Amino acid sequence: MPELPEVETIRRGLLPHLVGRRIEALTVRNPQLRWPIEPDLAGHVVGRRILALDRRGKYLLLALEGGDRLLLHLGMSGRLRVFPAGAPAPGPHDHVDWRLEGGLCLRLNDPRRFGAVLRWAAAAPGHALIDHLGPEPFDPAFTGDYLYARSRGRRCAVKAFLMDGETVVGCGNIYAAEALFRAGLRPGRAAGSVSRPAYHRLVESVHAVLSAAITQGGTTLRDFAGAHGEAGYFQQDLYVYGREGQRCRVCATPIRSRRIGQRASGYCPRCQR
DNA sequence: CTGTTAACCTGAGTGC
DNA sequence: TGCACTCAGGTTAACA
Repeated sequence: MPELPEVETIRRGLLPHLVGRRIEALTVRNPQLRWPIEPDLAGHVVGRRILALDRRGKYLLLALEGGDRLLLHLGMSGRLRVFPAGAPAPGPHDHVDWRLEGGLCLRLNDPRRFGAVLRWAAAAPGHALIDHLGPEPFDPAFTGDYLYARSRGRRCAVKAFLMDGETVVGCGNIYAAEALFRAGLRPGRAAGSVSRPAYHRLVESVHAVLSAAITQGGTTLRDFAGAHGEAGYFQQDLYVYGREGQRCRVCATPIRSRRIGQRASGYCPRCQR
């Protein structure tokens, strides 16, 4: 479900409701996510105030009083919503509730349970899931020169290279495909064969696609929703993702798709080389 | 080191 | 209706 624009949409929606509020109770109905939720998570978070809500890649980071952080990931199907006092009764896949001051309820729903709720202890210098991540796409370090240098000698597909979190964070299957379209690059091209100018175009395309998607509140294909349940609208702006067989919106050539690393990868055979 | 594949899990959609 | 099958926004672990 969520790539960087969706996670950022959720972060912005949650921000005014969470920051500064104390966690009064934690209910874990099913701890079996990607990794099990630690048995005594409540003992570590209840009574603590939420000091900040940040994002690193597709992870949300809740900074708590006392220095611990909660690391939340939504996997493929996770949703986070905040309800005012009197939240609806929990339904299927409502695995975790945080009850906050004022009766607010932050609820994690995740049918496929690929998501995660992990504690990053104050004393730990880093976290294994965060430490090796590449730059944020809007970090000044994410440049065409960086991609060019990093890709030399690499034979993997440029799309897989772009989706690798150690290259850059936040580009999942939708936005990698869309950025490659805008840069005129075929997803199956060997990363090491892409020129420096093309990587400069790709960085600009990643910026353009991600910022447009954030502005639109993300992409709602089936079930993505923001912190209050609202849909995103970027799906109207997709050029290749999920458009196999339809005509290219630039040149009218039928969009094709092939599988790259287990993922469907749409492209225009005329616009992308 | 690089690259590919299977695995985690549920639900929706399709075709017979 | 029912069954079998494929596919889905992510990421890691286990391989060659």
